[in-house]
Amino acid sequence: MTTQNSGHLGDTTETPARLRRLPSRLLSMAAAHADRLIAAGLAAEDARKWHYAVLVALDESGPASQATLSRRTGIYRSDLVAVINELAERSLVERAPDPDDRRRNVITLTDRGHAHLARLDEVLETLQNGLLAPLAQEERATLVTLLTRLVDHHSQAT
Amino acid sequence: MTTQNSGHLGDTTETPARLRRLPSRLLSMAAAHADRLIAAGLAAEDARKWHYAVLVALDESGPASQATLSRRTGIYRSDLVAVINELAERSLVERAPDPDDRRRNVITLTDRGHAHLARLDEVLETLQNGLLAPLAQEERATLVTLLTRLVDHHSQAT
DNA sequence: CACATATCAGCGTAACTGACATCG
DNA sequence: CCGATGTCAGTTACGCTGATATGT
Repeated sequence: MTTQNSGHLGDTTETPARLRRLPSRLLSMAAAHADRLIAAGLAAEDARKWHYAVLVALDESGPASQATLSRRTGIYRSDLVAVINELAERSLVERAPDPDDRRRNVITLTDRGHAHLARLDEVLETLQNGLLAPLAQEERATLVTLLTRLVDHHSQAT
Repeated sequence: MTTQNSGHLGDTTETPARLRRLPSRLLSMAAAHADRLIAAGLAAEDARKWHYAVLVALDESGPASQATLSRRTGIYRSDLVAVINELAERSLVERAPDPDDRRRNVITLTDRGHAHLARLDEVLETLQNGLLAPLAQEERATLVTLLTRLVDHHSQAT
């Protein structure tokens, strides 16, 4: 027989109840799973979640400098550089120096960027539904409400 | 005036609604915040969350090999090595070769480990309360239920 | 031989810090 | 001089893969 247990060791394979019930752990696991789902779905469109965040920010509030985009999306301005590079490579945004303030780059959504964003909106809608599949509609709303309260409460404390 | 906006740029600093409402994003942000809270609280006890996971696993199901602990906690076998090293350095666990199967190490909780775990249980209780502070008791239970459903559903699909 | 175990080395991403040159 | 901006370098942690030596 392969690898028989010697008997004096607890060989339980299940996660202890104390761990399973920890809210912080549940949050981590749910978030990790959500991230994998979203990342995989977006990768199929040659996109990542930061791409989406930037495109949405540009779409909702118009052209902006990288520093402004950083504030709108929560992406660090140092990391934003690479994201804008990728979006520009794909011709989804344009990066041009701001004539009125030569420190700045003005980032603008292109037509292709608009189209791509529309596509990503659809994809994300589907992905979110997949993620929340085990919950009824009302429960989904409840979850969103509770999470929003948590997030708001602690970003306010900042 | 410092850094005045030239006027043709949307300088809104707020996160777009489409992003704020995304369930996957809410999960990520809530989890990130939870992680910071827990990590900081445990650091004050010279511990990390994986320490707690291993100690709990040992406490609930008894001495085990590293492979078994990996299965119980979800920590990868390769990463577990370092965790056990840290716990052993602090004399919270003992690592001894298993005489009945010489591939294995038997990891055992020491008395200090037990005491430390008791302390961590208290600390975590407090931290979870802090994390869930913005929610009423009933809402906390609801959140845990919903998250558990999400996590279970997708770990079952594995 | 196939499989399990412990270990090490390494990768990709996310979140974050520090420094720097440029410009207002 | 102070502060904002874009950029680069680098750190830490995490989740995960691959290889290897040893043993069943």
